[in-house]
Amino acid sequence: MSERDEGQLVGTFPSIPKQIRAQQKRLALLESGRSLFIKKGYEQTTAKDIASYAGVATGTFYRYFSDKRQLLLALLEDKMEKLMPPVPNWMHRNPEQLLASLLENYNNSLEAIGIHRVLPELLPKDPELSEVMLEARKSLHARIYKGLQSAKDEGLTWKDLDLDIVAWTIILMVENSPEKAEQSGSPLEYDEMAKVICRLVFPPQIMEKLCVSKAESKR
Amino acid sequence: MSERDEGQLVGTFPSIPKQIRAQQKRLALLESGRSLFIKKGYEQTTAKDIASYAGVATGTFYRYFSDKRQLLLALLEDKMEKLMPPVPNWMHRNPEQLLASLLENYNNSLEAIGIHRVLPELLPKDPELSEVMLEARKSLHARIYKGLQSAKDEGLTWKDLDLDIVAWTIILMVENSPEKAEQSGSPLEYDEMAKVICRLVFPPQIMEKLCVSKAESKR
Amino acid sequence: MSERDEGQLVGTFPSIPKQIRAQQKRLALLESGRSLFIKKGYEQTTAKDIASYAGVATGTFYRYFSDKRQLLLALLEDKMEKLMPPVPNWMHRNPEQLLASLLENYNNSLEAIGIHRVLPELLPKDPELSEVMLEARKSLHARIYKGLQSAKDEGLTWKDLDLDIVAWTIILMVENSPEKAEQSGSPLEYDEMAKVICRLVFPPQIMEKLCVSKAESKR
Amino acid sequence: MSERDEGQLVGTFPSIPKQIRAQQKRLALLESGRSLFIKKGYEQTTAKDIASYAGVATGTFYRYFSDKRQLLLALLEDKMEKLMPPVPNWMHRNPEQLLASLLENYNNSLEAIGIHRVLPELLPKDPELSEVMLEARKSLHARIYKGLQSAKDEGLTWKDLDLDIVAWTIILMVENSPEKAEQSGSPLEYDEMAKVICRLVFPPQIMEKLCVSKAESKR
DNA sequence: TATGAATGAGGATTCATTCAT
DNA sequence: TATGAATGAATCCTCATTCAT
Repeated sequence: MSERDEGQLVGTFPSIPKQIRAQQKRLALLESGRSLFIKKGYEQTTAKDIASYAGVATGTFYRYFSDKRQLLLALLEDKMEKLMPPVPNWMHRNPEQLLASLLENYNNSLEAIGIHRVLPELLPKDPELSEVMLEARKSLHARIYKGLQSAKDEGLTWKDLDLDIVAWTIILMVENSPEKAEQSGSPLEYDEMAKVICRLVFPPQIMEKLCVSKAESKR
Repeated sequence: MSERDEGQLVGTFPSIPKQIRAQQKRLALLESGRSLFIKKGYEQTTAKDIASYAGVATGTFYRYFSDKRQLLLALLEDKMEKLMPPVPNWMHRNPEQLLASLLENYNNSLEAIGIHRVLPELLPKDPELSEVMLEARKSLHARIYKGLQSAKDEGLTWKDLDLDIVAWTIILMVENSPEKAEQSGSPLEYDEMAKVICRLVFPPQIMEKLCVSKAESKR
Repeated sequence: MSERDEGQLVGTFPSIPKQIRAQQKRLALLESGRSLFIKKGYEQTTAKDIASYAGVATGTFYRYFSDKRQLLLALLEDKMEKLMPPVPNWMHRNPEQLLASLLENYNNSLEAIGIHRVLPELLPKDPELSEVMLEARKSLHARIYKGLQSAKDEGLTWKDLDLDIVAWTIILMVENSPEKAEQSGSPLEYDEMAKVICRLVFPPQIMEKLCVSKAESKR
Repeated sequence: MSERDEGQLVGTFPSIPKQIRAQQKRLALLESGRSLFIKKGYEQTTAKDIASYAGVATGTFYRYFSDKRQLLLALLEDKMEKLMPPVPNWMHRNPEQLLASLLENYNNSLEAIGIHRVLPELLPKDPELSEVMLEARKSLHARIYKGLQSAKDEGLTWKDLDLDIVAWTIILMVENSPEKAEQSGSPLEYDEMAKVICRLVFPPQIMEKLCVSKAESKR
């Protein structure tokens, strides 16, 4: 143990500041947990697995997290906020393009995190976690709902638009698109999805206008 | 339980024949497994749990199933076929009504089974199961696709209808509707969902025609 | 069940007398136990195995035997007596021939029984059984000892013959000869073994005399 | 236990280094297994038993051994080599003395190990183990055979000596002597056994010569 | 603070034995 | 008397968590 530092004389940093090293270890564990959860599922991943994949000892795991579950919650918290897309402004520009990029962005972040895959395994038995996720989803729903609401107020949408169901449909498509991509093998057709969503929201003639005007404004 | 015996009046059999009793026990275990899987998740449910919830001893479980996983597979096989809805014939009658009833039926069966909730927990670690489910989903997709295809061929749909994505969206809505109902607390709005789907598929003027003609034909 | 007897009219034996059938069942179980014990070892053999190999139901086993162990004891008792060879009379005839045939006989009975193979597994944990076996062995030892004793009294043996050790050596050879045969692959060389034993007991000149006189008496 | 530390005076290490402690634990488990196997038989001994008799928790057992069987194999490997006696050189000195001491040595090691008692229980169901033991026995046989062969080549033995059977008889005597001692209650008469064996191998006049010359050479 | 050996509760599974039919 | 399904205690083994170093 001591030899490791022998070469360090004057002028070298005696060590990376403790807090930072600890932080790195914590991150390593988080990342290790994330990737093992995704690879093997939550239950199949043991604390020991996570520790050794992160290159630390079992006991060290418990210095940073009280528990496997807590690591998962930390992962969620860490990443959740990044998953909140902005309220779309449907008048802003060509809505299909807008949606396509929103979809792509959201999907990328989601994929970057990936923990959504283990959630179904846990929700039934962990009401707190369930609550957390439900909140997140509600908040996402609210965001989309709000965007749709203003579009509807502007008279842009189908008159009888059921905001709730459409918002929910959009969320479904977004959340499940990674899986779809996997199964179909083809890269995601974000614009196809966007087209579908637009059709749900805007009558054809409005779509045309929106596109035209946006196209014009681009000039 | 008691209704089951209603038909038995005078001269009832002193005992239910062995095979039937065994079959009942098997079914009790299946049902017990199903309900515990849904309630507590697959991993959290032990063979002992399933047995005692079914009112039998641990060892009895192993007379009927080689293990927990096999019980799950039996559940799937037992029920899978019931989940295949007929290819919808869009010209048959008012498509919204058609869809609403299809949705309701499918949803009822799905709910009656309920195992779809434990699948996400298992798929990552059980490739065989994964395969089974993927096949089921593909077959469902194909069925819907086919229905849409004929509608498109008839010129009933949007000209640029992306059959694949729309079929997939419909599946998503169907599969997730139970969850939605739970979260919103309100009973499922099948007709709202049907309306949304119809909007994805049929241009408004066609919808009108379809509805009118069907309404007329009803007279 | 009932059809089985339908063909029986007047004059046929209504059934084999009950006691005899029961006895047959008992024997079937004994034989089944014996052969499974030999094949798979005592611990590895379950009561159920024994019953089904004997073609009866599990419960039936317990009508005839209180227990796996008791079946084994029954096997031992049943067969033990058959294992007691007569006290050899060394003056009777050519001792090598005498021994060779004794060895062969004993070995054949032992092999026919075969349970000696499971005993080592049980002796440590079953003092009663241990006792039984020890007695049997002592009795065998006594028998051989007695034969040697009279030979020694007649002045036929080495003067300093250690009866105990020689008797014991003989038992060892007898008991282990089946295994030896198995391993060497060759059929047992009973006469070689007999020759060795004779050398242990008789000085060469006596051997010669014995053989000569026996050979003469044969004329 | 305490003698082991005798050399440590002032400044003893506050703790035995990890590897050594682990090794000790492993040895404790081995010893515990050995003694329980002997006392209760292999099947009757559970991993839990072994662990608690060794003063550790159940789980610890599984850190050091993958299961009971592996512990047994380790015992065998650990000790097997110690059981290989040197090829006896019959001309070296008084053969009776030579044999007696060989017997005593071998017997002591065998006794110190003691696992030979559980083997019969396992051999039928564990072909690999069976193989290992068969090899060991063959090697022992070969060793004795070789010694006898050279003696025969020197013309020291009976002309018609059947090397195979005699070697086998010697092995039997050696392997079973502990049991004999137990049953007779008396300490082992190694010299009596040695005398018996010598009688199997050497004609009386040769024995005399050998003894005389050795006695002389001692002067 | 880091380590990883040790712990032991708890899940999966088997099987001797009972008992309703 | 025969059956074989049912029982549940007892085994094997894993893994979350602790703790001495």
